[in-house]
Amino acid sequence: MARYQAPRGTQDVLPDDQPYWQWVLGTARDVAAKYGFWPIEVPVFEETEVFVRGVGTGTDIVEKEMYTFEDRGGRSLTLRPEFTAGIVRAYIEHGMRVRPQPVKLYAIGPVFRYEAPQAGRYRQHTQFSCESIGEADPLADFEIMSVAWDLYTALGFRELQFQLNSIGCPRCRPPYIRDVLVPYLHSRRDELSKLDLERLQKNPLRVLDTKEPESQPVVNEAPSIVEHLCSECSEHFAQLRFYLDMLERPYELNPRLVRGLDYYTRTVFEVTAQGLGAQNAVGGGGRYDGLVEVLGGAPTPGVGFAAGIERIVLALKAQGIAPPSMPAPRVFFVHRGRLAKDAAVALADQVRRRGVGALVAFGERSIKAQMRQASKSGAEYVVIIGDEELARGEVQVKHLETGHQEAVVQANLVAWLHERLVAHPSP
RNA sequence: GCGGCCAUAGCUCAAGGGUAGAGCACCUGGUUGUGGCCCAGGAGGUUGUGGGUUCGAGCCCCACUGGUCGCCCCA
Repeated sequence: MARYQAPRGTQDVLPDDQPYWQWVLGTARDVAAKYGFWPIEVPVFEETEVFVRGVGTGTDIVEKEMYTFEDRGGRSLTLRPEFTAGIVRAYIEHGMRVRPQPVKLYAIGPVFRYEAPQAGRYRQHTQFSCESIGEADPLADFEIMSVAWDLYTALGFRELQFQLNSIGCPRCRPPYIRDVLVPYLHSRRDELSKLDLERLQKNPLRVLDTKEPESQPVVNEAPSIVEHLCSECSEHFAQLRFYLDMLERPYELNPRLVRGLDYYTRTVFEVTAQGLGAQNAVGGGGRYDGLVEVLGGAPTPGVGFAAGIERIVLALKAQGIAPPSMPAPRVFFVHRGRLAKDAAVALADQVRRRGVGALVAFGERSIKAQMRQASKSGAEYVVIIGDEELARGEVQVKHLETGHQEAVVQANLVAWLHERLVAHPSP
């Protein structure tokens, strides 16, 4: 056992997993670009206040999951537990309201939450976060959901499910909770679990997404917030669903979907995939019309979503979806003798300059050993150079798959390989 | 933070309280300069860490660390 191991809840993404990662990240970038989202980099840590105010004091994230520390200058800093608050901070700080609205940004990188690790749940995980700031049109909500949809479908997911709900705005949500939900839950409190009774006191809305078996009947029959939205929220929700229906994006209305971050208004949605156990959400998001103002900017609407890369990779594996293979050197140089090795090094350099990956065997091992290495490297062609070839100014080139081998004049080697591997590659 | 299960070679796993093994993977060979298959050999472990019981612990007990499943919450 190694003396040191990766800290609890963190992991190394090893070379074997990189085809999955590169594929998922590349697809995410491609999809975002297709919708006009631009990349942004924001700090891995922010002033603690950004998250406390942005994410919300009542949330689990702020209450017990943040990596907060004091730097040597006495500042309280926090490793980002999510992207949205930091991106909105950057939007405000750099006066992006003067740009054409909405400002559409995406970021990819690690986020940190101090949680009990489980499969698909890490203390450091990687998010793809997509934000559309400055537009209230439900079309912006639809666009965000489309990015999510396109990403997951491009990756070939089956059994994808979108859960959709609207949780209203500061005008209609509080009256619903106070006058409708709480009285209802109180009237059936005997049927609620102990845990849900606590939630009823602390955050009644959260009772709706309980997993407690005994509470299910009560929650299933609870009055839906969608029935109590104000006219603006109701119209917004209807328009979003119109777009979803028009373009046949499958979704399921889930009046019990609420989310754990305070900043959400109106639209909330989650994407779930099979094969992940309890952590079945591969992405989620919603509208956050109050967030910019909370962080000190002018009242500005916004909507976004985040996807967890680790969970996507787990779901891909669970569904048996294989990533495309990654590019590897396609030519392997085998040599015998000091002069031949030098010639191989020089030839490989020329091959690479023409854009073809090439490897040269290290050391002075036997031809057999070098051939074995060539085979394992995944290269398509082996170039063999020895005294005889050197004397004739040639090399032997062997195609590993067919076993066919022929002599090629050294001076023509680069063009010969380029012709077969780049210009007219055979499938 | 709470509860269950688990921890032996790089990986997957064996080893009735009595000297730690196999398969795969890795390296090297199998006559002069040719891969995959096959054969042979080699390297690789303070049995997660620290205590305890015992003549003797990979095995029994305790604690810690980490993983895993569920709760909580989310990506």
